[in-house]
Amino acid sequence: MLNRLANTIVVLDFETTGLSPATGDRAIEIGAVRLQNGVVVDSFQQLMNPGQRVNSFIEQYTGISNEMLADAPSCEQVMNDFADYIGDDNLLAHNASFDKKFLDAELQRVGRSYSGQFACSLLVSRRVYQDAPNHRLGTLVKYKDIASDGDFHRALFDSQMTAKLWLEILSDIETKYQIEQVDFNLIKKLSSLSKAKVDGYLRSIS
DNA sequence: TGCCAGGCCCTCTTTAGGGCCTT
Repeated sequence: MLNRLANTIVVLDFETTGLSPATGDRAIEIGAVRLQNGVVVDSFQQLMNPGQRVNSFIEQYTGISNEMLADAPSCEQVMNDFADYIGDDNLLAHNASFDKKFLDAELQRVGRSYSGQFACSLLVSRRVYQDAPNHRLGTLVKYKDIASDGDFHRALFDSQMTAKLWLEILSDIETKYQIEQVDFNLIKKLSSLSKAKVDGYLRSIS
């Protein structure tokens, strides 16, 4: 892996009681890995008790049961620890708008915040892998032939897979366009371009 | 009873609608 991946980034994934904190949904698990120089240097995983029962769909979808959550620490306790973990690092998630709204909502409850910027592997993959069958995390992992031995829809595993996908995206851009430095800022730039303009832009800077 | 997410992105578009993605 070349020196171009020097940026540190925290890749995170939430499991939640539903789709929106605005309608009362809460986080039930957070998983994250920290990438430095393209290598996972540490990780964070914690179930958290949302103070409400999760429905059967969520139990089945995530494999996280009400029984498992009963003895888990509170969201407030876990999110305080997680705020310490992420520090000032930039952040990445697959469909980041979803994880960002839960991160913001849960941190607001404990009076914490963060200074890093979010990148989204879903938005980038739609631009870089335009021939993929779809852009779900599991599909992209298969599409890129990324080794995966674990349970999708658990927070740590999904964050690990997102991290591997992220490195694959960086590597593929570097190889295809012979770009020496694919960093967080370039990815943010790509995410602001339409799909049709990404190829031309990358050729223009290679 | 009826409500029930929201940002992105494409197109049969922009005075809009609907699929994709996340749980």
